[in-house]
Amino acid sequence: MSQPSTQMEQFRSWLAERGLKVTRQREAIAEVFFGSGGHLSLEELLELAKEQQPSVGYATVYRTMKILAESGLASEHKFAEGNVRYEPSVEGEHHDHLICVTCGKILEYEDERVERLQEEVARKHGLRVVSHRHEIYGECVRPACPDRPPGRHANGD
Amino acid sequence: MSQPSTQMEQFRSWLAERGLKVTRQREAIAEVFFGSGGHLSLEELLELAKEQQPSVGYATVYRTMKILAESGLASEHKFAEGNVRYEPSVEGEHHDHLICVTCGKILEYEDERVERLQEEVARKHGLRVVSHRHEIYGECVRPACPDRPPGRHANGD
DNA sequence: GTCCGTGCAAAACCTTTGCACGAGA
DNA sequence: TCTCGTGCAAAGGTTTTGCACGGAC
Repeated sequence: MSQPSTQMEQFRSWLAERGLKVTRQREAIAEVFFGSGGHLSLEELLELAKEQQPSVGYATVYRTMKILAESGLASEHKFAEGNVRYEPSVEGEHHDHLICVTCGKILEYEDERVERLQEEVARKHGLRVVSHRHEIYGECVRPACPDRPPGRHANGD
Repeated sequence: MSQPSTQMEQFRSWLAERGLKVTRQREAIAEVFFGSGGHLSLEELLELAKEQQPSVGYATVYRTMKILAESGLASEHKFAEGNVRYEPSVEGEHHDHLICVTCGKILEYEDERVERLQEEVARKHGLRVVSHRHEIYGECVRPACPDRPPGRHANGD
């Protein structure tokens, strides 16, 4: 129940239920997506997918990720840098992000107290919470997340 | 000491200190910016600035807002919708946002408890907080923020 | 007078879409 | 077979920049 293949099966089922087709491209893209740590941009997904299916094009990655998002198996997230990133999502689960400004690494966390506080804040302002976005940007202070240069671009500016 | 003109004076000083010029355009843009409630897009700022200085162009608004951001008098904020919005910022002050998904209105709030919690979360993960972004999206449940359709586009899709 | 600033328009960047061919069911 | 999916390339939308003229100091 915790194997990555389960997500693939869910994806295939979801496609089948809607009369959509399971293609090599969709499988390649979904596989690299579920197999990765998440938080990948379309470009990164394209690169990875190409390793399995060199013929994959950007548009297909784009459309497949939209489908995955629609199916609930992926969630889109627009970080401060700008472009959209995707991460696998599990029904009912939620997390926010902690981004290391030193190495660019994205961590996840979940804190119910923050969730509760924002409910309260929203109520105070006459709103009912629909969704939220909470990102903490920080600097690594431990060797656990060392001085690795940002891995977003392979070019050393 | 709490008049909007103070911000204008700060802006003029900041320009002068760096050998930059105080132009009609920069003044017009800064005035409408400080005079507004904030959270304006470049396009909105352009429209407002044009009322004072019809000759103002988009590029100048763009560049002036970059300058204001650099000076610390404005802060850029990229909400989920995509484009960048600017809001006046006061040194040392901080707030987060509450966005009404019904009418598009953007409210501000400040909650020290949330700030403290995120410090704690970051520490737990070995990071020192540099900045953060917290946006709560919600639906109006009070007449205070009524059923006005989104004012982002004047076209009614 | 000098240099910075401006406006226009084009470039850059990412996302989204149209179209004709190819593949899955 | 028949429809859906794909890849290419072009369109869209926003941000960013180059250039020649005009204005601030």
